Amino acid sequence: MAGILLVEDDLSVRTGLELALTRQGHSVTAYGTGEEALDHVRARRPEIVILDVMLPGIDGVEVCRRIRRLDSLPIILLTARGDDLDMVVGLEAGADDYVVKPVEPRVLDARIRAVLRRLESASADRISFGDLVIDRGALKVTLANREIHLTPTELRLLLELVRHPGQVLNRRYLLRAVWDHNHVADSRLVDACVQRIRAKIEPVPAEPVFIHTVRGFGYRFSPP
Amino acid sequence: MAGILLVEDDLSVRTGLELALTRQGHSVTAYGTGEEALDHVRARRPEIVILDVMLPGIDGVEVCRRIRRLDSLPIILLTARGDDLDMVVGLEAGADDYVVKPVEPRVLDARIRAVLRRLESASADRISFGDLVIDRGALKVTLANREIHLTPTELRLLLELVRHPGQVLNRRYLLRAVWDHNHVADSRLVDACVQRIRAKIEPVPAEPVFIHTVRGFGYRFSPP
DNA sequence: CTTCTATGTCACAAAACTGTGACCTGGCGC
DNA sequence: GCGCCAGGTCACAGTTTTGTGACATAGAAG
Repeated sequence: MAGILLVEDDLSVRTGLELALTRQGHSVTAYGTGEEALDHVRARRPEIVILDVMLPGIDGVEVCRRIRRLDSLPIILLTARGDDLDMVVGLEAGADDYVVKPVEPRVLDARIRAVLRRLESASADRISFGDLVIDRGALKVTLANREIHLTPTELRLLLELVRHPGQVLNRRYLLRAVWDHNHVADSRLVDACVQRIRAKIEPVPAEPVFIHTVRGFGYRFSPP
Repeated sequence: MAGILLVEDDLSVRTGLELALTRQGHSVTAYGTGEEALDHVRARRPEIVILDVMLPGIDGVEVCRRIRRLDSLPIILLTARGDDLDMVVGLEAGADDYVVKPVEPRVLDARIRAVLRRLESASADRISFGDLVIDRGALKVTLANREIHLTPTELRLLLELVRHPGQVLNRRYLLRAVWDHNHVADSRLVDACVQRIRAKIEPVPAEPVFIHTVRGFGYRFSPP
């Protein structure tokens, strides 16, 4: 685990949490002020930031806003007050979660893991539909663990279809989205491209499992 | 806004929240049992699910797990108890947030918006570095709103560099990651590709703003 | 069954992409 | 300042990709 940045001005709370989180297997760096925290974020990139709202100098909510401007790091706000308004302001500032002190280390740990898990699954670079895995980070597609080579246009078309699972997309839309063609040219372009994709990813191209033809309307991607 | 699925067995709480959320501009569908909720998730795809933990029949946490198995919809758990253990279990089950009843509608609304905003920004298909925007959904790159055409190899290399911002990546690593070349062939391949990318995205290719050369080591992508 | 139309299939030429090797340049140690 | 070497630049040919038009086929309507 890369590193938690803990920002809390109360020394006893800080060392207490630092110790507890370290015990839970996290690697923790702790600071007492917002300025130090911002420097740390700029220099290294912590995996997650736990930020007290009440800080000397720049307050936690403001630090949160500034971090947001730098990066989309997950941020958990920590507050002594149970004030609802506070919470609304904090979440509006871009915090990912909001925990009220005193907090049980076990609970904080659960929330940290929840935020990280959530982010990980949301920003996952790969989408899979049964045997078909589309790795958007590496721009690679695999079918049953065998790598499939798709050309750029084919990949773009597949991604466009996959982006709207279950939806029927018509040819004109696809021409605009994938080819930037505005003219409503009646051509076999989309069909030919779909055919090429099917030839590569469909076990039996004549009975497509992924890309379905909807006669008179267009194509629909739906997982098997 | 597409639709909130509210699951709560207590009729008065349910209608109260339904009314309040509707007033806040959401479109709400409400059910009293987990079974109905699961059916609803399967049939329509709500944008977010708000789920009471105490439900007759299948309890909320279990419903949460089952929804997770179907889809990665955002889920907010709602509980009458303030029990910490409950919360840990809920978050482990894959909930995105956890709110204790009685809850102020304004607060619930804030959390709903926070969860949605978070997910939206996390799954955002575009990363931007100053003027440079990489849209990974459409596989397009724009510089100051002008579209830049990158070839597949160039895009792959750029994505690989961008994936490790601030890190120096050496040629061997890049050859393996982008070209699948295992042989440590000393070639101008990476250099040539970097040059082509620079020619397209750097205002002054001789003084790169995005892709920096680190003599003797490799290349580093760092936002301006 | 017949006809009509939307879609599937295919081959091919034009266009784009890619890797390579040759040569140039500029930073660095001496 | 000199020489060395990592990296920059470039042109080109081999390869891949792409759009097109012609033709085949299958589903729907009558």
